[in-house]
Amino acid sequence: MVGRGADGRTAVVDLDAQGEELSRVVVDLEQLPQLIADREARGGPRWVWSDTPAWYDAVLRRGVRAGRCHDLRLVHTILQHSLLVADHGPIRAARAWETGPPVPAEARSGEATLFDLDRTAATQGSVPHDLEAALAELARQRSAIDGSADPGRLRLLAAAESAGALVAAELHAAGIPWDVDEHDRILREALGPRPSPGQTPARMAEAAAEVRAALGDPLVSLDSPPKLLRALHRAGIDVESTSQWELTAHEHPAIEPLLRYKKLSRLLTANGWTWIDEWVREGRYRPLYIPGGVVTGRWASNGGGALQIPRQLRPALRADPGWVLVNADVAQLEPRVLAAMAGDRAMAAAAAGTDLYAGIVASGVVATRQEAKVGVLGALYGGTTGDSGRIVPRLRSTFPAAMGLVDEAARTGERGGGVSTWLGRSSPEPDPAWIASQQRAHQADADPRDGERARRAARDRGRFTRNFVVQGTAAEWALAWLADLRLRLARLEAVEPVATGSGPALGGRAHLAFFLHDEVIVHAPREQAEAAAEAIREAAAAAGRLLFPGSPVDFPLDLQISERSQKG
DNA sequence: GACTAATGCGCG
DNA sequence: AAAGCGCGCATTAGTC
Repeated sequence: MVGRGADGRTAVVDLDAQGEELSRVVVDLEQLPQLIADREARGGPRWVWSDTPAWYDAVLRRGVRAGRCHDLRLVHTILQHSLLVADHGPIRAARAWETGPPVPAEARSGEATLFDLDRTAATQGSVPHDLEAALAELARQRSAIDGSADPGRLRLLAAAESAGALVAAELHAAGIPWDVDEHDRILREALGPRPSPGQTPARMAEAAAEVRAALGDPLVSLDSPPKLLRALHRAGIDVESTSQWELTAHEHPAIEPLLRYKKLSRLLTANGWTWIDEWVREGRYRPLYIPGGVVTGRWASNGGGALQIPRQLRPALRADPGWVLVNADVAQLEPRVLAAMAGDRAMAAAAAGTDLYAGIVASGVVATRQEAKVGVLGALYGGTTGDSGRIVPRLRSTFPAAMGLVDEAARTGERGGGVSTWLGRSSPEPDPAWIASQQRAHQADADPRDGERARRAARDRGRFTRNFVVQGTAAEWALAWLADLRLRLARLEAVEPVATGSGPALGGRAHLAFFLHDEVIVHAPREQAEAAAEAIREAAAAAGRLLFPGSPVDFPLDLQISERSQKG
């Protein structure tokens, strides 16, 4: 346990299995990295601390890594809602550990101040960092987990979530190796030369001129949806919105250049030259990763839209000289997770190859891969109309266990109930307005429109809980994958050349550089590329065994080794 | 000028 | 307005 002592110095306490204090040392904050390094060299404990970035960022900057941790803030959030916990009283009463909104990137990254815990503690959304508060919280969490319906699963979830926090801090420290020249080349090819500030790039201006000519409206703004919509109507194009999906359905000479303009405009505003100037420093893009930032347990991110890097820009992710990127993503993670959770033997059989959708076609239930995909997505998201509404019922008869699991999750959500992932992360309660709406609809004098509104709200929530159990369990699988992978990579030898941009703790050996729900990119010295690829594969297999021991479902990867990211 | 909401589109 | 889940971010429009 690491915490701030009453004297303001840093206390490091050894605890036994019951949480009793065995020994205590008190050091200045600046000595913590060395202390952690010494202990890690002798095997390393599980470091318990209030909040991983608050303690670990500065440790990483000194070139020291921690092997395992328990993040009190993240575990508190899980236990607060988990339906496996029998008595939420003590956890929920500890209001200081309720997490506020994530701290914006500007508040975290800019300042190089070491160990500025006061500033962190003063920031909204932070938790107590002092030792006594942390000891008390750890005791509450132990008791909540030990007394829960499934201590084993919650312990696994606490460990996986905490390992994710270490990975997130390390990803931020390492950054994504980013080739600014390649990014600029892609921009120039699409948009034309970089214009002076306030000017429109040439290709965009050309497209805009074509649109205005075709609409017979030389001044219309293409950047204001209401104005554009009125101009489209005046030109006889009958659309309800200016979204590309609706526009593509219409025939008019203005449509093609307008869609082209929108694409270019999006590229410029989201990931143009301004983005490069703001987010890339010394060959690295360093977004903030926020574990548990999504209710389902997926990560969120902050700073530059890290989880939405367009496929078009993937070639700008480029390894340092002498290094390579090992890019791996799981094929159809969510349906595989569903098959494993539900113990659906037919679906597991369909998943036996590398392409689950092809396996579904082979089972005979649908004719084409496209139908298999639409049907599976409809099953996961709750599609009821169109192709998906037609195909989902067929899947229901072929994969009864898998469909039964998501259908039951949907029914529970529609009733206002809660659902849980495989390891025990639970959905949030319905909000008071939702409950009030359901109650209003059940009153004797209810307006029929209230009834319809309430049914729609119930179905909406059903689709959310339906997806929650699968998306959330897939996120748990991914955490287990990351957790295992980072330890395997840490066991590789440190080598030359060092990737200097990746920081003192990571630059000497293969390290994670990017993570996106079901995909990882490892930045590796060329001679460790094969070892890193093997580590990624072994970690995926280990994650499957850890979550679903004995399950026939496997998790095959698409994996590539190259200097540039190949996605897309 | 500072704010929130709505729109639209990128990712899984 | 993707047919259906989860996000972040830039921009415009509307409000104070």
